Amino acid sequence: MAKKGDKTRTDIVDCAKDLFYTQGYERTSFTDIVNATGVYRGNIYHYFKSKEEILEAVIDQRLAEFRIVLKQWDVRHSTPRARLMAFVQMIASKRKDLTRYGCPIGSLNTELAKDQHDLQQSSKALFDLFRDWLTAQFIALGYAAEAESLALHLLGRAQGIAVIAHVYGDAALLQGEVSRLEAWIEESIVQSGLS
Amino acid sequence: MAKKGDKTRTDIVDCAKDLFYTQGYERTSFTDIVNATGVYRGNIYHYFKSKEEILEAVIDQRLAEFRIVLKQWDVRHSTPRARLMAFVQMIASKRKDLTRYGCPIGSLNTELAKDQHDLQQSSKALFDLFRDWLTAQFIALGYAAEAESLALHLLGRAQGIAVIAHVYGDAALLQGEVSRLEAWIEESIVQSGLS
DNA sequence: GTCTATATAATGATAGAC
DNA sequence: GTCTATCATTATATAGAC
Repeated sequence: MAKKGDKTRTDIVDCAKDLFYTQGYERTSFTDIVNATGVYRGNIYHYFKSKEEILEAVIDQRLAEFRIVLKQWDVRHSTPRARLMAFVQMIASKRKDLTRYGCPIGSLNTELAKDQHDLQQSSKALFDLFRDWLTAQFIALGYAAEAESLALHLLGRAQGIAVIAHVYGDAALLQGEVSRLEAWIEESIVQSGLS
Repeated sequence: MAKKGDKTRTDIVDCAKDLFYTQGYERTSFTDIVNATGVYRGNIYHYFKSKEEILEAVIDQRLAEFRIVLKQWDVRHSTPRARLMAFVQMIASKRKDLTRYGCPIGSLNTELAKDQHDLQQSSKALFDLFRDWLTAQFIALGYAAEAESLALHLLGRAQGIAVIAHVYGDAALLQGEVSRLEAWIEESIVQSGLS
């Protein structure tokens, strides 16, 4: 099923995803992508008509990957409590990359949202994905109208942890903040009366 | 006392500060600075030998400005509680810029910390400034060993709020998160036994 | 210290032979 | 679909007359 061109295309997206994350979108040049992939310059333009289009493909891939992760959590964990904890545990498990390069979603959005960048609309979808999933968990906890606000609070807490851990390159700091976040979730569950 | 050249230099730093904040450092070109200041190309190089050097001057100015703010808070507010509230209130009062361009400290650090950028060492000092001041407040509340951890927690919460409000361009969201943060400070003060 | 002209390298993007 | 050569533009940075 997988054609030849598909592999090249996938290689480009994989490499670009990594470079955009570790260096930032703006700082990553076309030449960087050429060198990292080994794909010839003109050839990349055969698959994507611009650097922006590569970024869109990268965002689409991240969206697809995260949708799979969320689906796995839904299958693996039956309670909203366990699902929220899975979200927080992801932060802990990714602590190495988070401290070195920041959050792949947050740092990209922060870069693109400057001065109404067009592409930010696409990258915002990554936040929407988690916001909606988290909202569903809080609704399951009985929060109803408050649910989205709690979801955004949790997302924000996660972002804050990533920013500070990134700036200070401190994984232990991240771990400590993750513990606080777990405690907050426990409190929220107690308050919901669904403990 | 203020010489002619000082004004030109100040103009360059002021404009660059604004551009780096609203557009990001990487996305801001030398030409952008030339156009915004009206200072001739070669003339800018008379004051700064590189774009990086302009950024260092911008960071130094931000440091100086924030030191003044912190000093004012020290004078104006006599209790650590009031000082911490002043910090949180700053977020609320800057909500318009924060939702449009993100946090000037956080977004700059996020950009520069990618892949060990040299300049991040300078921008990190902006975080250190607030971290140390906040730590002093928590020490005054009797937290001692925990103080720095609480300071970084508070800084992280502030960063998370800025990221989410920026991504969603939502000032009301920011306001709601600020309220949560105020509640958290109240709790911390109660727990410290110094209420 | 002011201003013009230009150097030099890098950028994203194309054209077109194979 | 592969590969080379190159375009046009923009980037940061300099040289040097005034």
